[in-house]
Amino acid sequence: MKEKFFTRTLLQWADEGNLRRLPWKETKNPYLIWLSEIILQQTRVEQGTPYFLHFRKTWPTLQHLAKAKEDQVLKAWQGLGYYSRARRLLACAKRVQDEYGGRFPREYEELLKLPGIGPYTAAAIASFAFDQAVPAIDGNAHRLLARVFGIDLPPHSAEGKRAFRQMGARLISKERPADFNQAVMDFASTVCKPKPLCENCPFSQACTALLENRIAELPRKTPPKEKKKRFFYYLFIHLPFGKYHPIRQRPGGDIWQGLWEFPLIELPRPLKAARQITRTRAWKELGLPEVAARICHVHPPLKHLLTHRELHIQVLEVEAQALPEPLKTTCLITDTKNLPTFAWPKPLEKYANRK
DNA sequence: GACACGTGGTC
DNA sequence: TGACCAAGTGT
Repeated sequence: MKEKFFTRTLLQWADEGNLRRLPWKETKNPYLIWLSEIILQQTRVEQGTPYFLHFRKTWPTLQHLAKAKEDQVLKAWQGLGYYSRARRLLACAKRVQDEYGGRFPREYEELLKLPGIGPYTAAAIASFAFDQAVPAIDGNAHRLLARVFGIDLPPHSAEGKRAFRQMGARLISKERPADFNQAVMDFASTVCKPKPLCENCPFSQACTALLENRIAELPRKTPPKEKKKRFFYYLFIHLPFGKYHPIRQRPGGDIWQGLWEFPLIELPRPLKAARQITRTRAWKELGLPEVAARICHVHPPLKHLLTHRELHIQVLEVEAQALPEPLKTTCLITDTKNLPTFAWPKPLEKYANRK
């Protein structure tokens, strides 16, 4: 397929009213565009949108955000995942404030130097906010370009990155770079989806993947790496003098770094399996106090423990001997209504409100 | 280059 | 239920 045809057809598709109307598309404000791009990294639009609105309301400008405390930002990020994005968001805001006088740089290469801004995000900001003709190559672009032009390279390999970037650079409209980049993403996410709607596709007469019946093979996927499961058993310790519960801050070098959570025991396998070896030497080698077997119901989802009041009492009774050393020394006491940033996949309230 | 980093939706 | 994946970046 000719590049000119692709670009013209795609922009025509955009002009037919097919671009998605989203809160961060109504503006050329670099701060809001940057904010949306960070939030949307590896994140679905539906999931990220409420966070974007909340951030925009809480910190309407870069100057507001640059003055925020890290725990405030993490708290607002709670539930979104990839929390390093939140830290880099704040770090980037401070850098732009201090080193660029509060204005984002316009150049791709300059944007790339900022924390949390990689090749995709730098291109997105440069094009959406500053109309620079830099192709924004994300997962959507990989899918669309790989299929239409038959790019048979793993998108994340060095060779693949080069090929997609070069193709994007050849395709991008110099007159309408922002519309082009947006159209690539919106077309790929509404038509050229993982399971594409080829009958509605203006490229179907010329699409390499469709003509060669290779839709399923393009873009090339890297074999999924095996994910290790981990088994966390949280202790929701109910103290007698009010609605207070011990929590602690997670250490560095692991998931949920620096976030807050209930004290936990991590096991190498699900507790149900662990219980089967209760009487064996292996059980003792786990370093688990016997009481851990009794709190076997204390595990996520949290709704379990919130609805089993008696379990709290059991845990409390054995606390002195049962808890691992670090727990006894680092527990803080806090009201659950006033928690700092939490490591839970959802804000605590979402669990606590269940009955 | 491989890997870690989160969460929620889909089939 | 589990595998897959969705607007990537940093180490």
